[in-house]
Amino acid sequence: MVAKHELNGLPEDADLRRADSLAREIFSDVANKWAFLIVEALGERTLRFSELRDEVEGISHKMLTQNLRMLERNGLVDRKVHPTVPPRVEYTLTAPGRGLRATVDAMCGWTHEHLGHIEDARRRFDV
Amino acid sequence: MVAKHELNGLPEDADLRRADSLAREIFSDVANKWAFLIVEALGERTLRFSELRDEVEGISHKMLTQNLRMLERNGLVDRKVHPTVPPRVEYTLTAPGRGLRATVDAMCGWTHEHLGHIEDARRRFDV
DNA sequence: CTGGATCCCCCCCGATACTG
DNA sequence: CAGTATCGGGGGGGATCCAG
Repeated sequence: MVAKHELNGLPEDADLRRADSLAREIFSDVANKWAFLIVEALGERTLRFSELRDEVEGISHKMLTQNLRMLERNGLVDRKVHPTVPPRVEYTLTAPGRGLRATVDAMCGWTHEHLGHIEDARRRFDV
Repeated sequence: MVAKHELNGLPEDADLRRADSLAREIFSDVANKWAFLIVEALGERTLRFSELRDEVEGISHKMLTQNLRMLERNGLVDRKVHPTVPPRVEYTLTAPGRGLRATVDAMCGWTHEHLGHIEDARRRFDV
């Protein structure tokens, strides 16, 4: 690596800020409804494109491909193309993807755990 | 309604589907970047509106109020208004809100843990 | 079957201005 | 300081068609 000590200011600061902005960027990518539902649907399984579309209720063709590309780009899903006809493409979570899945699972658990509380709070709020 | 002879027409099914759609709805509400960042910023602390806006980098006035309303409506943050002049409004996570925070924390941890892997995957993907 | 591309509409979100 | 209202641009996201 190139020495960064020649720059003015503390080098660690720049690194930290860069890492943080990257983290923020990843967060923006991944913290969206469809990505979560896809990761959740994949779970431990390997699924084809069409299976995934059936599994994730209400997702459109476009959103599915878009999010799958995003997840693939970030190394969270593995995309395997079988050169057959008709084509067969299978998606699987990578190790980091399964890590993400754990946190999504936790959030799903949290949701179901607090369904009642939230429903009550809403009724109280919605005069 | 039509009788469904060969289908599983058990009454619990309707309840389950209702709970699921509610869960899905909550998920859609909460699984967004700004909500996460707000929850993360609050943590164990109580913050005023303006403090929160400073804390959550890049958030606009509008998005902050909007998401705070949403979180309040779902009973995840407590909104306390001090009738002084100028007004002082403080936001705090409720118990369920802190539960959510735990999962968001986990996700932050996951993000930082895999920064390197993701960065590499991206470089490989972005020809 | 998978995936890209195009059209198009709606709504998200930022900027600004105004109340209490 | 906190919150609401309004307007306008950009992009999210659906429907559809075409290619491999």
